[in-house]
Amino acid sequence: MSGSEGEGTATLPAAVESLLAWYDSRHRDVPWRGEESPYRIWVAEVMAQQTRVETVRDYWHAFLQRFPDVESLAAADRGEVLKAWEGLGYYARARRLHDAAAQVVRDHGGELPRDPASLQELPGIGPYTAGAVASMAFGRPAPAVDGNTRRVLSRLFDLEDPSDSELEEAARALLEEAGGRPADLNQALMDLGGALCTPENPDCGRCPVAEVCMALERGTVSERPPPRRRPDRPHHDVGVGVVWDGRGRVLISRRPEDGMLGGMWEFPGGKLEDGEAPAEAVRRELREEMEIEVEVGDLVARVDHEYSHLRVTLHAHHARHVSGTPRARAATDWAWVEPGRMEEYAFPRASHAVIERLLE
DNA sequence: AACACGGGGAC
DNA sequence: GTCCCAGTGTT
Repeated sequence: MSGSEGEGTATLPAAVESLLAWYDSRHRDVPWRGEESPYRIWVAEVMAQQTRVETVRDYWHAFLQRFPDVESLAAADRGEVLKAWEGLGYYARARRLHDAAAQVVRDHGGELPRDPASLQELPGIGPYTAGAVASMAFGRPAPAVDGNTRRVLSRLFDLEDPSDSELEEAARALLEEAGGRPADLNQALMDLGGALCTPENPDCGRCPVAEVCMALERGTVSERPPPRRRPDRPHHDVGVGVVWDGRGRVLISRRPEDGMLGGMWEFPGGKLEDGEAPAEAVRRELREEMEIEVEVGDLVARVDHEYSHLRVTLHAHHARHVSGTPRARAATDWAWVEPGRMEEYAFPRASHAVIERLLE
């Protein structure tokens, strides 16, 4: 923490008290508030990584309907799990959750570990999720510093560019004053960041800790935390084939487990080379990646899609299968599928625009 | 410390 | 258009 620590420390009990009182007075909250099942809390927190709570809500209910306990998740096929995650993004989370469930069943008798350090050994559980689960499911006074809490603490203590350990230390200082309510304090900090202590135009007038906020006192609220610059996103043109087998079925392929959209299904294809037309790329890629010859036809759809670190324009073309049995080279699997049955497979968002056009 | 990793909502 | 969200894992 910064220089005037004495002042901040002296006001900690008051800050925690008004924070908890403010939290108690609120009605809106996360769907899994009051949830007692560690498994259900765990699933919610993994889904909520880099994802808005409102987006998580429906996925969470549906996922738990499909996989009601850690045993059913551990026993599921990877494809089923990805299907339940379809559209949520960051699909590595689903794979790690699935792997971690198997680990919990195998190594922990089906019970989640109760301490943050052990939780963090499970795939997909980092410092934040470990603290969130430990506090919410097991009542441990563990810090859970997410993006909201990071902003709140940066302002409350006027921290210029705090490291992870500085933030954790600040959170621990507050937790020490929270008595038996570590989970409520963690949630209060996150809720405050989401509701009032927002990145732009924070509503300090209604903030329960405005009187002890050091950034507000010093006029540095708008500078805390410092904005992080995003690198420019490169743009790629990608040609993909909607390859028909002559019997009303289309070829789809499954991406490698690791990396972008890992384990998801897609229409086979690849990036355009310099000066190459989309149709040409489709023919070349299907020859290189699937070892089949196709005759490329009309455009099905052109889809612009933005990812966090790149932008893609998908050129999807009809194609007729001419010869060769598909062989998965870059892919891990492939299948001929009737368009009406594609909903059984998990596709990334960009592919759905193509599928919809196909179903028209 | 920097980067890869989805998708969407708010402005 | 930009920002960033109840972050994690890899290099």
